[in-house]
Amino acid sequence: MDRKQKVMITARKLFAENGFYSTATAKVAKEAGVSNGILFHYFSTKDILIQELYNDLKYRLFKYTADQIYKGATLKESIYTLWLASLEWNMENPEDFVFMRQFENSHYFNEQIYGNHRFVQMSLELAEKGIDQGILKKLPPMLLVQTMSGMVETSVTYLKAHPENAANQDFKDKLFELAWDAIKK
Amino acid sequence: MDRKQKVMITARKLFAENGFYSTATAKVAKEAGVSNGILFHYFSTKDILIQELYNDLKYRLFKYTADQIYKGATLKESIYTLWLASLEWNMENPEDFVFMRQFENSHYFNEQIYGNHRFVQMSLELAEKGIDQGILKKLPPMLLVQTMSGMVETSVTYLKAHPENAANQDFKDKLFELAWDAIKK
Amino acid sequence: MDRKQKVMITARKLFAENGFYSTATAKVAKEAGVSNGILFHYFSTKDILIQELYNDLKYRLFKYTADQIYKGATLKESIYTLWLASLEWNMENPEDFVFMRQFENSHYFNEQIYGNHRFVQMSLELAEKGIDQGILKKLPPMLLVQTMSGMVETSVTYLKAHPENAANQDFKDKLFELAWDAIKK
Amino acid sequence: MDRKQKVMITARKLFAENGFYSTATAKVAKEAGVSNGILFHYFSTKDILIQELYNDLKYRLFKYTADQIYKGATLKESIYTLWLASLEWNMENPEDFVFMRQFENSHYFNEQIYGNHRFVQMSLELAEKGIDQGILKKLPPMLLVQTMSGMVETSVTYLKAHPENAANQDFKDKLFELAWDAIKK
DNA sequence: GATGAATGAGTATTCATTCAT
DNA sequence: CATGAATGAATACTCATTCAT
Repeated sequence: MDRKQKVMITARKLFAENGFYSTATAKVAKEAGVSNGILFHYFSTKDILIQELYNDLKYRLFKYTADQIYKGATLKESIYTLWLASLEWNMENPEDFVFMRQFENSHYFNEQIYGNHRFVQMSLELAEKGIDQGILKKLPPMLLVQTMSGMVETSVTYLKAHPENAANQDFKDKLFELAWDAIKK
Repeated sequence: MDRKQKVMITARKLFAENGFYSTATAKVAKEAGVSNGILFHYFSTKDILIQELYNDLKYRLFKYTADQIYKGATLKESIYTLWLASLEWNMENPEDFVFMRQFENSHYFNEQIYGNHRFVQMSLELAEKGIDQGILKKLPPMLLVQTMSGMVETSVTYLKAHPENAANQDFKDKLFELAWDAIKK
Repeated sequence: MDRKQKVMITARKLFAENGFYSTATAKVAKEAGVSNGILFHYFSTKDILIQELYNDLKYRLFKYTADQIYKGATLKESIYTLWLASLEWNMENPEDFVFMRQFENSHYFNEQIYGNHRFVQMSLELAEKGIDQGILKKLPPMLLVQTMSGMVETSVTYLKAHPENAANQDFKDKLFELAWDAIKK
Repeated sequence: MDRKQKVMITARKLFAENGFYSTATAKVAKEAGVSNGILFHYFSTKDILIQELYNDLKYRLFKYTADQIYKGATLKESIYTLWLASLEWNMENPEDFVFMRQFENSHYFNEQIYGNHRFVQMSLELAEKGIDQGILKKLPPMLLVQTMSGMVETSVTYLKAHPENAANQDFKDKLFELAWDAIKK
């Protein structure tokens, strides 16, 4: 694995554990087993490292979820698939989940940045289709998307605090119902 | 106004503007017009200042919302009142909103801390009643509460990015519908 | 002696020995026997420390030389006194001499900054008088002042490289002749 | 042009603009369009690059000025020619002028190094002849040479701050008079 | 010769916290 | 209580130099 990769992986881990403000670049480099200076060869500032980490995260989430939606599915099926895949991805990548929430609640973030990611664009398309077909509430698509995202986050947070439910498919279906009832017409 | 108050008000403002990590205690003291040292007389560490700020925020939110729920109301009315009051409070106190999200997504925070606040306890009671009365979904009350809170946050975030809707009562009612449909049976 | 003084004295010494670029602020603080941080309490940046050092130097040179010019002197006597006092001050304050030359040949420096110092203003007044009285060449006063200063520097540099002449009053008189012949009509 | 040349030209430019301490070798290499590593193939350390730059400068100055002194000239004519050629060379090579002053006021420099350059040796010979012929003051030749050099520097500095005089031959003659009167018997 | 990634010691500056007054 | 000078560890970032390719 190359050094840039090593830095990203280590940074993600340490940032999730202690927050990016409390994690020194030197510590990232050391734990990644690379020299102090090379970090700045790949990421010219710490901020850029943070942003690249976020972009990468959103892209991996996109790949993971997009791969699971199959062509012939109904809209509800697609939304369910997207919801479930998101939930699972966040459960399986806890460092990403923590880092993402931190990032999205920091001054690095705004709706514009959010909208640039393919994951969000894909979600918006589904929302628009659902509105057109009269299945979803007639509201701004971005609002529906953010609602769904918020509910995934709430679900993940809840499952982490109550892990006894995490493997229970019935419970997950109820979690989806919460979200679906919110947006469906 | 006493010095402690001044510090809290200034800290809230600066923390919201630049995040608590990027705001030096010395800057808070200076902008509050008090000496560097006195800050640590009232708050023995910066962390304690941050936590007190959060506790205070949650208490003010509780007071503001609790005052508006009247005795004879139906459960849905009460929940609506709580939801609307929360939304308005967050819109009217943008520094608190930013600070709260930052805090709740930091390592300072967990569900235990969350559950200690009277605002949350009040919300839990409403949720439990709703479940008992068969009005709300039969799910853990804490999950319903977090769902509602998450939807308030989504709504506030959306209204801030699209302020043209902020004064529109119709739109707000639709926002409530999103939340209500999620939790209602 | 207070800490600010200690820092200035130590900085002057180390800057003269190794140049200001090669002298770390931490080294100045350490050798001055003060903490690392306090240096920046008194001088918000290293640059400001450097500039204050220069201003202070020019002011001490002014005081030292101005004190020696007596009222009743002829113009040539006054210029001689100024020249000799400058020479002696530079010989007796070798750290200042080295620091000054370094500063005046760095990007910190230009004619405007130069002209702001009372030492220079005093020199300009003498030059103007000399021109008016027809004793000095009819040239821009600033040019005459810079010529004199340049010749003092040349003299000091020469005496340092050939210290056997430093105590020789005859030789010093010849050095003054060089300078005087240049500017006299 | 070969790589070594490119490095020297770029280094001279950047060193003049920002000083050699503030100019990274990597920046020199980049702006010269060569690789980081090759710089150290030609100049084993940054210090050596700086010194070679100075030696080269002094040699170019020597060539430029020596070429203009013609055999049959009187001593005063030769000195005038040398003075004028030096002045012009410095005016036409502003990067060299800035770099030279910086170098000569740094710890890299001393009288010994100075005396090694052919430009200085040539100047010394003229000074010695002038003393022998009873035209110049009976003072150490090195002192006369440094006086002349100092006056050229003063003149160039003055002309740069007051460029309206730079093309005025009359003014230049007066500048020469300043210098000549200083050293002539 | 030529490249440019890699090293790691070094630097200015910041900041929570302490403490003499 | 109140001040603000003082501390010193911590941090992002730089840079001369090396070296595998």
